[in-house]
Amino acid sequence: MADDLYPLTGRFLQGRLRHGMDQRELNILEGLIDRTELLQGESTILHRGDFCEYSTMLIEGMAIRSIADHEGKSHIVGFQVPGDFVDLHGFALKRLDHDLTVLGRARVGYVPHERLRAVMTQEPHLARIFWFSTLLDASIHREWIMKTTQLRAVGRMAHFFAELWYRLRMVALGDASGFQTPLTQTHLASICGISTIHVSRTLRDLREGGVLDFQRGRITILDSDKLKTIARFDPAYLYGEGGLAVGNALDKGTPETLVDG
Amino acid sequence: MADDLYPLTGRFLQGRLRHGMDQRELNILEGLIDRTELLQGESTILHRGDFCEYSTMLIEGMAIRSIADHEGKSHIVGFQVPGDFVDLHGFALKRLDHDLTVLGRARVGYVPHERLRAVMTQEPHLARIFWFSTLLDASIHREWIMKTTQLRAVGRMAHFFAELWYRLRMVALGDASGFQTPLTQTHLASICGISTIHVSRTLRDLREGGVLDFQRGRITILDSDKLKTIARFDPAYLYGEGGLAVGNALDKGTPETLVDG
DNA sequence: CGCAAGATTGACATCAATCAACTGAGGTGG
DNA sequence: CCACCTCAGTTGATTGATGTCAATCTTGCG
Repeated sequence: MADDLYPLTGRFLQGRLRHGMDQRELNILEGLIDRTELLQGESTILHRGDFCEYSTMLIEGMAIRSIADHEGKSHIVGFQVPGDFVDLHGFALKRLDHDLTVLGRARVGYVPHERLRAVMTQEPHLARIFWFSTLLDASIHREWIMKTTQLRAVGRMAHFFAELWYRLRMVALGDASGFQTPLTQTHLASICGISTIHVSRTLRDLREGGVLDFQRGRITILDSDKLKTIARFDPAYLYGEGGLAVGNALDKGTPETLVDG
Repeated sequence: MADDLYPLTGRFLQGRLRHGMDQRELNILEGLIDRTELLQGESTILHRGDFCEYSTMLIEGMAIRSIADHEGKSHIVGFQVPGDFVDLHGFALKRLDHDLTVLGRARVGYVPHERLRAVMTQEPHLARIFWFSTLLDASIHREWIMKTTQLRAVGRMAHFFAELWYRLRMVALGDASGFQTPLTQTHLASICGISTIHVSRTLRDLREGGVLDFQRGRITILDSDKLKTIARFDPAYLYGEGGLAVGNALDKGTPETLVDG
C-alpha cells in the first residue's frame, strides 16, 4: 500500500508535483476512483480505437503502451509504473491511438470521465496538475526517441533500466540495489528496438561488465555509475524534485517548483 | 495567410478539432497572441531549462524540438508545422526539457501565461482543447518511437515524409504533388537516427525507386502508394477528421468527433 | 573567383538481424 | 512420479544493413 491516507492514489506524482496539491485536492483525487480491479497475467485493458467513458490509474504493478503494426505484431512505445494515471490522455483525446496492457499482477482504478469533466470546470488547479502528468509521458517519449536514434543496443538497454529504476524509486519501490519487474527479454527487445537474441547477448555483456544483472524478474544494479555512463542518463526529463523516495545513486538534480497557481 | 478572420491562429487544429471551437472561442484564441515575430535562418527560440512566462505558436514556417547529448551535439526529437502551439506544454510543465528551433523563415506568436491561466479558470472547454493539442504531440512521439524501433532507414525516411506531407496538407500547405521544406539532409539524419551519408544513399534509392524526389528544399511525391507501403504509414495517430485541406492521397480515415463538451 | 556548406560516392569496418541448434524451468496429464 | 510440452533464454555461424573514413562534387553567395 502506497499510503495509509490515500491507498489508491498515494503514488500519483509522488516525488514530483504531489506536494503541489493541498489536502482538499488529494481527497478529491482519491474520491475520483469509482472502483478498482485486480488483474493477473498479461491482460490488455484498453485497445486502440476504444472510445472510453473512464480513465485508468495504475495502483500496483506495471503496464506497457503498444501499437500493432500492419502484420498485427505489437511494439512497445511506453512503460508505466504504479501511480501513473495511464490513460488520462484518453479523456482529452477521446479515442486512444494505442493499446494498454498490464504485466503480471496489477491493480488498476477506474475514474469515470464524468468526474473528470467536473474537475475541468470546478478545479482548474487540479486540471492543470492532470495536464502536467500527461505531459510527463510526452517528455519520456521524447527521451525514448533520443535513446533509440542515438544509442546502440547496450546504451538503449542501460538507459531503459536507469529510467525504470529511477521512476520506481520515485514512488518508493525498488531500492539502492535494484528492483523487481515482470518484464521478459521479449519485452525488453520490443522496448529497445532490438532482437530478443541480441537482448540476451547484451544482458550477458552488462552482467560480465559488472553493470547489472537480470535474473528471474529482478534487476540487480551492480554499478550505478557505469550504468549511468553507458546510458548517458540524465534524469532531468523525468521532472523529479530532487529527493528520491528510496536511494539516490543516479540523482544529481536540484529541487525546483515546476508548476505554480 | 492562413485565414482572413484569424490571420494568427487560423491554422490551429485545422483539419482536427478546429470545428469543435465556436466563434467566441476562436476570437478568444486569436486574442491570446500578444505579439508576433519574424525570424530568419536557424534560430533557437526556447532553450532546455528555460522558465517561460509565455508560450509560442508557430504561425508560418517549421520548427524542430531537439535535445543536446552529453557532448553538446543536438538531436531532433520532434517536428512542428504552422498552426502548432509549439510550446504550450511549457505552460503546464513550466520548465522545458528540450530546445525549440525554427528553420528558415518563420513567424511566431507569443501568448503570455497570464492569459492561459485565465483560460484555465474561465474557459474549461478551450482548456481541454489546448490539452488535446499537447496530447497530439505525444501521439506523434509514440509513432516516432514505433518508426525508429521498427523500420529500417528507408522506412523511417519514408514515414517521416509521409507524416510531414499529411500534416502540411491538413493546414492547407503543400499539395498533391509534394511540399516545400527548409530541411537539410543533416536534419533528416538526426530525425531518422541514421548518418547523413546514409540519408544521401537512401534518398537516391527512393528517387531511383520512383517514390519521391528531394531537391533544393522541395519534396516531390512520385508515388504515394509506394511511399505509404514503404513507410507502413497509417495516419490514425494524427487524429485527423477525414478531409485534408488539399489532396487526399494518403488518407483513408473516416471523420469522427474526438472531444465533446 | 573562391570559399563554405551541403551532398555524393567508394571502400571498408562494425553492429545487429537472422537462422539453427540447444538448454532449462514450469506446467500438465497419464 | 515421469514423459512431454511449451516458453524463455542461450550460443555459434552467417548475412545484411549501416556507420565511418576519405575524397570529390555542387551550389549559393560574398
